[in-house]
Amino acid sequence: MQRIDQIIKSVAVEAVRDNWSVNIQEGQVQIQKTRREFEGDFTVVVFPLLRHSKCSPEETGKAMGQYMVDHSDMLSGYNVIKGFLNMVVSQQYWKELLDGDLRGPHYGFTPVDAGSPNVMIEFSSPNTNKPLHLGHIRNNLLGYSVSKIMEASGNHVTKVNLVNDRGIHICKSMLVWQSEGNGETPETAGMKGDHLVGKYYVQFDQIYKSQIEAQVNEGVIRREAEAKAPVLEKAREMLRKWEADDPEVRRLWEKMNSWVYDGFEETYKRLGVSFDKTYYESETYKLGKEIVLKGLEEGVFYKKEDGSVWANLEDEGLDHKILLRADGTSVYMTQELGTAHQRYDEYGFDSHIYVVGNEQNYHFQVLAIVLKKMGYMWADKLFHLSYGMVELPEGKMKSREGTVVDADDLMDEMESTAKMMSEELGKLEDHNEEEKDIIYRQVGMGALKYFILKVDPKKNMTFDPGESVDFNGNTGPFIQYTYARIRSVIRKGEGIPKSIGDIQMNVKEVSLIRMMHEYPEIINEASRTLNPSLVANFLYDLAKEFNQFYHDYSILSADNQEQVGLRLLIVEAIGQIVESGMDLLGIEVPERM
RNA sequence: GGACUAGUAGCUCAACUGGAUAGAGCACCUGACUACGGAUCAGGAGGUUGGGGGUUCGACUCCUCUCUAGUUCACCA
Repeated sequence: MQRIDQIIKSVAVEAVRDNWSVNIQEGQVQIQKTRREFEGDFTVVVFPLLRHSKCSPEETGKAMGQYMVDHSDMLSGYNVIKGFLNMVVSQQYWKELLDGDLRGPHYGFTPVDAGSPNVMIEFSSPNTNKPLHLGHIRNNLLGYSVSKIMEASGNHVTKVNLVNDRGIHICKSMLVWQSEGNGETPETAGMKGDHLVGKYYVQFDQIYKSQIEAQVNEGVIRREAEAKAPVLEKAREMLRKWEADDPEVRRLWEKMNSWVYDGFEETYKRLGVSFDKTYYESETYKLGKEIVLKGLEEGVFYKKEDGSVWANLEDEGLDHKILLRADGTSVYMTQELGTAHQRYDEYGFDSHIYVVGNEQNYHFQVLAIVLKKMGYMWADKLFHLSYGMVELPEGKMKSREGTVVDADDLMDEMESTAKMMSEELGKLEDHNEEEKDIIYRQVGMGALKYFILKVDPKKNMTFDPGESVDFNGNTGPFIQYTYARIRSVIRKGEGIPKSIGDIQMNVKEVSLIRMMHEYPEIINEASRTLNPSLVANFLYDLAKEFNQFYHDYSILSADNQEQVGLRLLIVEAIGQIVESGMDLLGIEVPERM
């Protein structure tokens, strides 16, 4: 069914042509939703058309409005206020939409087929030396939701994770475990593996700091003490052994990493995210070298006296960037060049999205420029979905100072809050414990996910663990509650014939259908701008509108059977959209709560 | 110092990318249940959109200057 805003645009073009003999493009017709306080569904802004009509805004609007109503069955009325032409869409159009597209299983989705664009999206990308925290949660939820949304808008999506499993950070944990751990394992400690490894990482930092202090007290300059702390030397030594494939170090490394992976797996599962493929940096970090050396050969990069390789980015207004260290080892950028190249070879993606925090904006800017300098035109297909930090009311999260919000703890807290709320209301008494736990989990996670995703990704957000995660108002549970209510009505209305009938719909009913009509555009816009918050806020508005309707009108005991049937159709359609929209955010909706 | 991003109600966030009187939630007052689920609904109060200039029919949105905060500026990933 053709979208009504499209119909209005094309009729408006005809109106301008037939009234003033001027041909304009549909893109020149400005159309928007009519504000609540005025009558109508869509508003044509007439100001830009005045130079064609050469008369007042009111006259122009009236001439167009009359023409449009006369020339389209889908438009039933108009009014003009201060240069805004408000068009009323016919009830017939809304009813056909309700009885047609809105009843389909995937309203608003664009099917994916062999010709669909190939999108690769990288997110999560954890280090293996410590557990995930709140910042990672934002990353994971964003990445997962964006991949769902892009899929819904007709892209073939591949989700990938890049695990940073090598480097000095993991050696630090390994070192302390070796000396202090007494063979402790996740089983003997009764801890998740990532937490256990994180514990030793923190211990390293404590030892490191005390060694520095001891040196400083003996009169050593702080800088020097920091660089030469014995424990850090040992960690470096371990990294060298790792690079040299020392069997003992490698075994330990594999063992401790596997603990971490088990821990991450659990956290991912709980968060409800998954990947199609996982890359490990230990397997890819050497790939970039070849590319850099090739670039050096071609004269795109240059070599300094000490042997290090650099790119000159001055013509782009940037500085010089190191690509290979003097000793020939790779840096972060080297590795990144390699993986990008490898992925393009393997998948030939039409676009590649990196979900990475905004502190790495510069890094990704440089990545694209360097690739382009080397003549890889697909550098234009790389996008950095840069998101803001999650701050706590006291300021930033700092792992060393212990002001992080641990991901697992937070999820525990959300679920127990959900449990408390629910027990107070006592609506689940006929459920067994297992069923209840599922619902607590859905609601607790729903609150957390919605809270994170409703905010525009690029903005920094503050998170108050004590207060700000609410279950009332603009929250996940509010939408879940609305869904549970809808399901309840539908269960009770089982067996009642549903049809559009030929009764007149009231403003709320029309308003609901009109909102649902926006859903496909919301999905596409969210996909285009990589912004799940559009979906989140849309669902909230829809839920709110439904609750008002629900309050003002009775569904099952409406005046007559025809009206009951119509309202059930509307309610059913809303339920489907809420369910599918929440799924795009990675949020489950419960039948009861 | 350069670059990038942001600044909207006491707090957390919107504003369809230049359109009508800048909207929600929380918190604070006031109301609404013999109900299809009150995790709801209605109302009140709360704003010089950081500040100054400019562009035009029209600016939270664009330009310019400025203030504030965050990130980053190279051999950590």
